[in-house]
Amino acid sequence: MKRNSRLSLALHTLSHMADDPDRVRTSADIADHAGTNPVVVRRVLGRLREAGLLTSEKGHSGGWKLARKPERITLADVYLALDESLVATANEDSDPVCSVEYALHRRVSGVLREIEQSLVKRLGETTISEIR
Amino acid sequence: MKRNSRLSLALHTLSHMADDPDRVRTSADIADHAGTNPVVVRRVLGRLREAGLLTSEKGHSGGWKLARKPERITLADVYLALDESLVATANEDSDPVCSVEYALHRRVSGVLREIEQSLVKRLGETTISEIR
DNA sequence: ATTAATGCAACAATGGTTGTTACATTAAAG
DNA sequence: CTTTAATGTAACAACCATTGTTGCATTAAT
Repeated sequence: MKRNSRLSLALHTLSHMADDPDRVRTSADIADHAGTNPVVVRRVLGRLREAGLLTSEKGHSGGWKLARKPERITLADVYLALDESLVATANEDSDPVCSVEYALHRRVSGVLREIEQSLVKRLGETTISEIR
Repeated sequence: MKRNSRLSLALHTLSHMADDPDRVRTSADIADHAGTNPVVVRRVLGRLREAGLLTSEKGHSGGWKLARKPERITLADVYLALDESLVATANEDSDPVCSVEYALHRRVSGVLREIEQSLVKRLGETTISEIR
């Protein structure tokens, strides 16, 4: 696996789950299919659970399952759950050299945030059951 | 500087240049304003030059300048010049475990490519002179 | 000839991500 | 009640991309 693997892994897994929503899957199963490690899977799916997209059960015969119908989980849900922020840069805590420079900074950041928002909007138009 | 600094630095610089398109700026000047290093600036701006967005002159009184009017440089031009690929993952050269898995891989990749395209389309709707 | 710029290579430092091991906890199964 | 099989989590190593930095060749104006 390479870059952006969190989003890729998440979509991969969810899309797979959408094919048979009631089946419970272990992180080991999922890791096998995705070609990675169970701990990595739990790490990523843990975030999706925090966001209410998945449920997990501990103990014998435990595992992972969709928390709602696949038609009601959008790519935006996934993206936001992972807290990716692909476009917008984090806070730039560089010292504001001069006020003009600071204003320019703010303008650029504003544009990037705007772009990020339009990305999320686009992601909201597709559900995991529509991955074709 | 942190993550995504290439795109951020590029937009910052171009937006600044758009305010006075005929002025020639040195990488040292730009680096000062952006709070980074001249070599880093040359690295990033070099890509923009390759894409035909900027020109540079060597030697005494050389420097950087916009290659065309700021109204004719879109954020998509910048994004593509930097070869960012924020959304779409690079090729996943993992061994196709089984054919079903391979097909799923392709579907996910396809969706991500689609999202990436819509991002570029959105970026194409704003020019560097419109950074507000 | 001097000065001041880009171009580029090489390398260190940093930081984020992934992979891995280990172990505590939990719950079903026998 | 013991065993088995799962998640949850911490800790750490390995990897890799990015950034910062130094040094120097090249180029062009003065």
